[in-house]
Amino acid sequence: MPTIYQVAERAGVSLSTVSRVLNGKASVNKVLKERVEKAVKELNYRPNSVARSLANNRTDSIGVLVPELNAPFFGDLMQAVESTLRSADKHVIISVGRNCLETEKDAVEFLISRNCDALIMHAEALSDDYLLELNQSKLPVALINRQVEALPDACISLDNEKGGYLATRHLLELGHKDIAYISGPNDKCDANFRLEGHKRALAEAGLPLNPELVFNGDYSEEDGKIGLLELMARDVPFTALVCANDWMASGAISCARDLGMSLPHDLSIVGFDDVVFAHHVFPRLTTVINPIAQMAEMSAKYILNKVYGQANDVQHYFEPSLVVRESTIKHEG
Amino acid sequence: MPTIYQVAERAGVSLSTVSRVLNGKASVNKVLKERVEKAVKELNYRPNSVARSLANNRTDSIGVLVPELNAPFFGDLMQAVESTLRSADKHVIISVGRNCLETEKDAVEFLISRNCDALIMHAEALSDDYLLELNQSKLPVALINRQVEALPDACISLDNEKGGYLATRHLLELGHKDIAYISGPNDKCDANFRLEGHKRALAEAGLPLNPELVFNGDYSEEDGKIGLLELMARDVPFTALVCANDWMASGAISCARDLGMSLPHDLSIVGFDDVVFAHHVFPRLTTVINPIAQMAEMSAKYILNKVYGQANDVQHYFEPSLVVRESTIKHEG
DNA sequence: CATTTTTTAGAAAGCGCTTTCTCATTGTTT
DNA sequence: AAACAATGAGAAAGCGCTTTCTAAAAAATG
Repeated sequence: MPTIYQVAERAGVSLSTVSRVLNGKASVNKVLKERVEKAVKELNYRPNSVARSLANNRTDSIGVLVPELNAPFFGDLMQAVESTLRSADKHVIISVGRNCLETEKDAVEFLISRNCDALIMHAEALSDDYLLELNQSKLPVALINRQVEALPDACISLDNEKGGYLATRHLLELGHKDIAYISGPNDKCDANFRLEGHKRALAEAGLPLNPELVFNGDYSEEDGKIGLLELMARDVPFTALVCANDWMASGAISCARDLGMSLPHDLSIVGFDDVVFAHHVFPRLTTVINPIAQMAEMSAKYILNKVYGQANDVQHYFEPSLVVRESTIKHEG
Repeated sequence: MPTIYQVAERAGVSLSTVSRVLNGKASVNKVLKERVEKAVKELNYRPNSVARSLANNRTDSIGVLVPELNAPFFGDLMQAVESTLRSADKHVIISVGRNCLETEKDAVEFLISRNCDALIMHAEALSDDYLLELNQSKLPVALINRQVEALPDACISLDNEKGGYLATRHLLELGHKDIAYISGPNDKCDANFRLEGHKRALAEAGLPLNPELVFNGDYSEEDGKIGLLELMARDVPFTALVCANDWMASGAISCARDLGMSLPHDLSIVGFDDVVFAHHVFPRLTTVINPIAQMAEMSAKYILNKVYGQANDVQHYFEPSLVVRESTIKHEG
């Protein structure tokens, strides 16, 4: 590997001049510049990024923390972040947090020890205070799917309330009146907002919320099954079901089928997120589209602005929308 | 951020001594050692990984190249690689190749410019020669799902032929005699091996291969649909279908349903890979399990051995197995 | 006890780059 | 043509660490 010295020697200039040509910050005599460029080409010189990082205290790397890598949702997120950052010649260091406080902290420590210039996180367990402190300790942070009061700029989030509202209103419009709801864990604010939206839609239609028709799940496929079973056991009739994410919807669907129900006639089901398999389930799932890829891209752009002086437009708040497929049908009655 | 100098000063020793304590390579007087450790703790000192990398010409980072991030298969791969490497305190730099020669080369260049210590790749477009050259140019490489003659050690691969064989034999055992096949692109050797396995199973059962029952797809969901349509148009009856991956199987399934067929009665379908949505489709897909997570883990361990002197057992060849779900059924006839 | 061998600590030289500081060269102004 | 301001190039310091080299102290040997 040639170094900047060899380039300087071959071009017959000092290494400062080579550096200037390479970085294009200061002006350099045209002749010398060409000589340097020639030497660079001839030696096939590539600057050593480590040395560069040491000298200018910047690694051009962004740490990304996600709960897991092998879920479609986070795959979409990663894909968007990687491609946005990559096209700005930054690189992504990934780290997984498994939705657990200890692991998330570890992961962040790890990324810090790697001298990342910034962090993009989908952190579920870390406290607001921790994130705040992190951001203040000189390490800029972008937060996906999270609202931290003290860091409004850093947050990129979805109007979950509206999503919940859209799901339920859709069912209402189809004539359903008895709508069950399987929610996400109530320590997650997105889950709470989605439920709020459901309530608002109901209220708007002048319908009361029957607590018997709400099951508190944990976003897992398994809890979709359990939830449906439990709801049916409560013996309050319902003709439609909103699930706070697609995994639970999928669980509910297969459970319903195992129960011998015919979908969507016996039960209309709406999911949330529109992950990749939403159209693989049968019947294809009507669901709320979570624009995670755009949100992820935005988080990357925010960092590009904040740390590398770019000037992208960044949108902090995203609106979900509904995609109607075959898992919901008009209520006849 | 405190530096090693401050630690040395506070401990009243030279920075060489601090370095020795930190790296534990040379022996250090117990008293001094304790003083250093105390100073480290008091200052909350963390070595600067960039400076360290520059000094010892090692970044503790491994570049990972995958075709895409937002597909379950590669999510599984990444997850396994990341966790294996992370527990050895190495970090993962990801880069996507989109299954395209140019992009893959770019991605590799990018990873090289980042001074990765090694590369783990699921490269589809890069030529054997290129990979060979890469590996020889001092940058160790691990190859997932690929067989490069000249680099037997670096390859971690699956017995695709056996997978194809298992799929077809399963159908044969269920009494099917007319078995169609939607293959992957024939410039990919895994696709070819899978097809070979299909042929062997047929031959073993004394059945001829009818070329009319083979459709050449490209692994996409869309080609699953197109393939089924095309096969049916050829008017050679078949009661079962093997698809060279789950995406095509899923496409075929929804197409069959759109055609009004009742699955699995009218058509038994087998997939390949067992990606996450294989049990979301309806009927749940009988498929060949591709142990991609284990393979990925193995590739990471191989690198850990090769570059960082660890001594893990590494297995280079993996066997697929069949998981029978509800998309296949006995042929009555 | 003198001498050799082994341990152990510090000084200093890198690793490959960026950047400030200095000074020479050119161009501009009166 | 003299005085000044720009401009551009090189020298050198520094980023924070590892590691070799050297030398002193400790231990082992005769």
